[in-house]
Amino acid sequence: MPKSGARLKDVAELTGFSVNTVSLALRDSPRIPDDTRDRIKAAADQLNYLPNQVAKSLVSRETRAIGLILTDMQNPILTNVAQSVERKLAARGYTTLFATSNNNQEEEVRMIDAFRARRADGMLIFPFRHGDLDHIRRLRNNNYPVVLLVGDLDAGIDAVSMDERAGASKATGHLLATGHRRIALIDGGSALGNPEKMDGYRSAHQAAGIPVCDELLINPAGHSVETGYWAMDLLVKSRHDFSAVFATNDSLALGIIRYCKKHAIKVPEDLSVVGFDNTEFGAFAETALTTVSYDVERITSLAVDRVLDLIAHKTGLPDPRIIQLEPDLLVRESSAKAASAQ
Amino acid sequence: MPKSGARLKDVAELTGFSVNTVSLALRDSPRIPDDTRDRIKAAADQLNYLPNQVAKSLVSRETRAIGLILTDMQNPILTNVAQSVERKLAARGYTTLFATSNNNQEEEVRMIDAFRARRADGMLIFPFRHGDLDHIRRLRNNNYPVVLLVGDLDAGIDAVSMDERAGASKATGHLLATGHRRIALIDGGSALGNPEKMDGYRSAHQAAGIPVCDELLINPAGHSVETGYWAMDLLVKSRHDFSAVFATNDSLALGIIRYCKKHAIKVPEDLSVVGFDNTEFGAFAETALTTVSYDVERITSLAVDRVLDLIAHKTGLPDPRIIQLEPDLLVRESSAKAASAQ
DNA sequence: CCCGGTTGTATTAACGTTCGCCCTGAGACA
DNA sequence: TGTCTCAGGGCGAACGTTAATACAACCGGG
Repeated sequence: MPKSGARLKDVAELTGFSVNTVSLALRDSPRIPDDTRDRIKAAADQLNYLPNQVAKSLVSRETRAIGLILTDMQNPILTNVAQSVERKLAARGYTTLFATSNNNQEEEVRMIDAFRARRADGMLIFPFRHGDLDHIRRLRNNNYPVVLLVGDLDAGIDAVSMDERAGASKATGHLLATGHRRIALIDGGSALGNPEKMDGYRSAHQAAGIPVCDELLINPAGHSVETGYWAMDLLVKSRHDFSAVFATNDSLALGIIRYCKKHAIKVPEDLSVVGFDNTEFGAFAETALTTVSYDVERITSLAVDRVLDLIAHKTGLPDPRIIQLEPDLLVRESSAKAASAQ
Repeated sequence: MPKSGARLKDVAELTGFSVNTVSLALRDSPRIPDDTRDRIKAAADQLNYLPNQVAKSLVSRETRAIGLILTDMQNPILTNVAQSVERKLAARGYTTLFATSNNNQEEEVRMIDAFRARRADGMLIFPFRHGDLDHIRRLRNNNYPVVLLVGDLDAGIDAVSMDERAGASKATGHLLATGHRRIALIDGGSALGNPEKMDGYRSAHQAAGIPVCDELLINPAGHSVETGYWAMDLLVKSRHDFSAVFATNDSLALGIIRYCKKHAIKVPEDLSVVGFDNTEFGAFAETALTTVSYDVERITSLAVDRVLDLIAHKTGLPDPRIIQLEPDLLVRESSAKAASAQ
């Protein structure tokens, strides 16, 4: 801490009151007469006094800080969530501590411990592996307020999220309904233990009575636009037939469209492309992206409310509540009827 | 703080040693014999002890936390910077406190105070108004380590940034050199007191001996893709002639291209578009964007080094150092020779 | 056998706040 | 005059840690 600035003690010495009186005055205690309060406040201003939140936290045993753990900040939807969370927390007087696990389980654990050491009052987490939550459950069992931002219905941990399974199912269903029969899936999640979107993809096929072809399941080497581009390259070079691609986020989908442009594949005439998350870059892409909505405002609003609510429960956490929001399919320009169905 | 977990005292009681011995042992003091140390560490593990960083900060007078203030998290280049800063700081044992000013001077001041109250050891700031830095200079004069992420050569504050003026000049110069004579500028910065890019635009014109037409200067209502779209709408409806547009960030440029697509303006045949920042979304856009580079890695690396360096100066800050990196122009598909010059 | 130096551990005070309780003086009231 | 009440304010402890110092036991050397 740089030259720590003025302390209560300094204000006390300047005004001649005791530290205690100064503290009370600055917090507008009714026990302090108006003119005393005004004199003290004037002195505090003069010294540019700012209460030391560290000392305050030590005695009050709360930091008014919430940890937010993201898997990655390249994904615009995550940064939108981060911004929204930060603003909502700031409005309630909380600071956001923020870390990225960089899609790495060990980092995630390390970050959680770092926040715990800093005594963050609670945490909001995008877990890296949705199915591997023991470390987080342990937190909760220790009475630590945690809210996940992906839903695992039986993890026993509070969560607020979009229903990714339903969203993927809707997206796939849309393609099937428009006559596509061989739909590639570009999904980095399932290999990492996050099967929700692939589940939705499969269930839509099943509901339509159409088999899934495993050779159309591609695992990109990441979640970025560029990895989408190269995943498409892989897919095309595998020489399997397909008329549509469902990518599990908008960035991947945009990379796919870029690939198509470079290789003279027309979207949507030759190939339909569907993304996920409804980012601005997809909505205003040259070929506007068909995608699945992500309700940033509602998610963050519910999640922030929930974690603050958990914090307010001084004596033991209530039973976990899992909220899954139903996403909408947004049909735009990147998908169309299959040629064979026209 | 949720049920605060085990304290030094608890470990002490469990092992029979004093609090002080436990503290020493856990920090591997040479004064503690090996078997004592091991017994104490085992007990600490058993209790799931984690040192209370709040108490530690109070006595050590350092928090090992750095505040990062962004203007806005929708801009991918800022989130890239944020991620990079966070990772570099984490590697050095620092936590990132993070806030967005949401392009609002009052918020910026509020956030700075919040970080100051939390005794962040230093701050990295993207100031909202590059020319209005009194509140930040005051910090520095108070011996607070601050590094700006935009460069103001004579603010008297440390800074690391791209040379935006030079970048804008290169971009404009490229358009002029390829025969464009009426180049629109879509720039939200100059109206807010950040004139660097417009300065570069003007100086390139001057160097080429070509006058700037004020009717081609458009102020978009933000920095997003959508605001780029609507700024273009405004520009087109103004019915002035132009053959190129320089937008001050990639998002705006992408919005412009979307507009063109929808209104049958061919890019680059009918219109050249140049962006700024070199985001992935521009690089892999359907029409790959000509843009100006932003060296995230170098900027964050220099900025983090610098702020840590300032923190290490216990006795007074050294003279400010301003580093401006020279950006490169990346010519891609969205710009081409002016039709009249072909 | 005493002295000085190790070695291992304990005691105490700080860091800047807040909280609970106590003290003092003045006026009200019997 | 003595007692009570209340307003205004002070004192000391606590939060969990670290740093400085103190102490106690042991050891070897003269």
